[in-house]
Amino acid sequence: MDDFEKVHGYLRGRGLRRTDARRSIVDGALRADGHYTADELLEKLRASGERVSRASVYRTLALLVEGGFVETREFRRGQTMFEPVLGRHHHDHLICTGCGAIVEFENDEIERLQEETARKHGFRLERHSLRLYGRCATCLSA
Amino acid sequence: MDDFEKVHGYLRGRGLRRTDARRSIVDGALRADGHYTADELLEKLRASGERVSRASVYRTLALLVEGGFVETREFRRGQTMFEPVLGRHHHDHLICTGCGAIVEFENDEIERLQEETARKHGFRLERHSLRLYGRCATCLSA
DNA sequence: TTCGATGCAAAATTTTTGCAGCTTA
DNA sequence: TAAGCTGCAAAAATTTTGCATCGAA
Repeated sequence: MDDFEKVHGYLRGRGLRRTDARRSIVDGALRADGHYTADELLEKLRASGERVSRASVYRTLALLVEGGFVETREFRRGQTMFEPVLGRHHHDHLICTGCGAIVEFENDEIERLQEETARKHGFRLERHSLRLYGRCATCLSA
Repeated sequence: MDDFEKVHGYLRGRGLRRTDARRSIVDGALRADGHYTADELLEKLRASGERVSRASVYRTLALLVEGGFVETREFRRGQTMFEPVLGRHHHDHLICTGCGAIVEFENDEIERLQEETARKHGFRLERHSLRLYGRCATCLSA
């Protein structure tokens, strides 16, 4: 079962319907590599000939986030970015404050310490958001 | 020199003026314990008789963030929260997805690994944002 | 046939900005 | 007096919602 089947299975299980708009938005949202805003996704879909509304893009992205297929990131204030995570490795982000470049990284030790910290405070950890801001090598040498 | 002197010194150094509105906003912004939105700060100031505009609250908070006296947090989408950090220990946050409780924590080992990670990718780390989301003990037992 | 879904436009939120008048240095 | 500041209201920018219509099951 591929990712798309999995998502549509999830939606069906919740009594939601398989429509053209939904299908193309899910497709675009999962297929995109990297991060995108709701508006960027809308533009991309329209550019490839899909006829969907902005409202449906927001509504469908919300469903995908709820289902855990897509995650939101707030790299910059007031602009939610989305990123597909289904079948991909969990990772966090380094953001360059100079050029805006975004680098993904994984660090199991940090993950472990987060778990430990949550437990120590009586929390059952569900998810986390870790962003490191700084200057990238290119900006530093410029 | 107390915190307020420090901030006003910083502002003076940048050729900015000491006005009534600025003084009361700086005061409210630094004195608040915990996190607040721009609007909450505005309400608090007005409740205590200060006559300031929403625009000035936003403008002054931006100055304080630039100066490193206040930091922004995005616990929930689309709502920037501010927190004074002058003279306080750096810390990160655990957020309960049930009741919204916010718990502060410090973990030097995580800090160290963040530095190391940034360096490994050629970044000079400037700041970071770490939020752990989960269920707190109270919500778990309810 | 019944609900859920869609598109559109209006509304809601949060933050920023233009501007005329006021204040500080 | 010059350069900042302020408040207000309008503008921006992003996301949500009401509603009539459409379409999937």
